[in-house]
Amino acid sequence: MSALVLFDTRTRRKQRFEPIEPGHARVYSCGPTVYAPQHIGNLRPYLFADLLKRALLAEGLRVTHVINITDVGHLTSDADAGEDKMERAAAQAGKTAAEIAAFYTEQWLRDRRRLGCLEAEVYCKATDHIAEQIEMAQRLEERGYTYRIEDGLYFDTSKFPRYAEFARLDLAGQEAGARIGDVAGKRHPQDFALWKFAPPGVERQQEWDSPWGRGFPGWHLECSAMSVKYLGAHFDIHTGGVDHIAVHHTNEIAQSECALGVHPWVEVWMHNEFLDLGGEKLSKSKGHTLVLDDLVARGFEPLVYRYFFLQAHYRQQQAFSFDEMASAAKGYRRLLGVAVAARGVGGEPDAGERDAIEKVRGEFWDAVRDDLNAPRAMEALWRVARGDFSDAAKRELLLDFERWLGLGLATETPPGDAQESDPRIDALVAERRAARAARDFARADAIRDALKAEGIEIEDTKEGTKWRRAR
RNA sequence: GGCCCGGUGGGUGAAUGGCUCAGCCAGCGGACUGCAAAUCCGUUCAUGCGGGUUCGAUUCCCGCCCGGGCCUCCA
Repeated sequence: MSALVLFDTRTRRKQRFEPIEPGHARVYSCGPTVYAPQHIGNLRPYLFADLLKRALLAEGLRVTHVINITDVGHLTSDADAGEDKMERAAAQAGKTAAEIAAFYTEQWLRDRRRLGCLEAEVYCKATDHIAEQIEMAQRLEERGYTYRIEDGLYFDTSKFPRYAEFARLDLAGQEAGARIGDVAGKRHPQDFALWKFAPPGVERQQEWDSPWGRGFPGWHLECSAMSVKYLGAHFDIHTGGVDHIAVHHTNEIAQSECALGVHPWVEVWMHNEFLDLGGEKLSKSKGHTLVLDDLVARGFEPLVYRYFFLQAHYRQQQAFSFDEMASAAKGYRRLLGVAVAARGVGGEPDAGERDAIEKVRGEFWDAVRDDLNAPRAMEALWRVARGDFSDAAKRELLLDFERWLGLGLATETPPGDAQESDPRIDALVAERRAARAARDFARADAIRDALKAEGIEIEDTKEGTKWRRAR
């Protein structure tokens, strides 16, 4: 049996995972910013984090998983200036920032659940942890890592020699041509705000008092403050999308290591690559991003998206298209068919089957332990589903694999199996049945063709004729 | 401009310094079916281009081209 190995962004290597505290893994995942819906690409980090959590659990570890919810303060520009997205979304919707945040938080939590993600032990909101953020900024100030300008309190990145290390930044190259002028007084382009002063004359819904004046926290601070609060000054794993490496996580590390005097602050950094939405990024209605409900509206159950996700490795970009969703739906449906059949039988596999069972079980979990290699695990899964195993063996293995897959193999029935009811269609189906009984196949086929033309598919089974709407 | 991923069959997507380069979907053939559908079985098709290292490269190195992403610049 192999050991759990995870790819660490800091060292750019796969490393054997050993929790700092034996038997207990502490994980922090960068969560959503809740001023807009999370599109299906935004969901990938949570699917990935879920695979990580399930892998840790499968190792027999206790897992404390913390996910933050950013309900304040991101600016429209990635510079330190610009309009605040949360405030803007609120203004546009005629609601308060808190209402907007609550709405999108709920939507995100619901999507997570529908995708089969295990709940986090802690969901923490930035606005509930202003005091912790101020405290960390104060620590940094006391230790001489900050400077104050008209705009706010800034972190002086030149005081942190390791600043460029994590993301392997070329600061000299970046600085050479950079204009520092976005925010007057910034000493280095990569310096970032710890606390921003409320702009004079602007009515903000989200501002707080601080030792430096009324304002709001810089947007990297929340993750440092909250992760440390819930997981301690030195914890195991921090996850997020690759887009966070260069700026957000680099800044988190700078703040945290300087404020806490630790290194490394986090043992393993893990980042998921992006979903390539290609031309599907925007659906017809302009500006509307593709969300999970859009897939559902097209007839794809949320777990089909999970199945789709499992077909690629989390560190590879994955190409999204509706054709691929349809293909995933097909595979998922077949897989569930096998699972449903297998879990209906009792008994134990024959002793003679034991070797084959343990071999494929090992292949599955070895793939999981090798940096969460889902495609390889799926390969083993299909060897079980399609292979010569007895139903008892299939049941045992599928239920075992389900602990990591989260595909509903123990509970779900194939999508589209539930028989709909529609008086007109039911009548046509009945008429066709009568025609077939009378061996009037011309009439029977005509009815089938007519239904097919309006997107209704007919399936004759031992239990009778079923129909369903085609995707 | 800097940095980071990647270019494998019709689609997607694993793996690998040599042994028949996974799996899923599609296609094709077969079973089943009145015919289909669904399901099952079988099966065709692939390593972007040019150099280098090597006995041997899809795999390692360099260059090029192409796609995606992050940051910056410009506007």
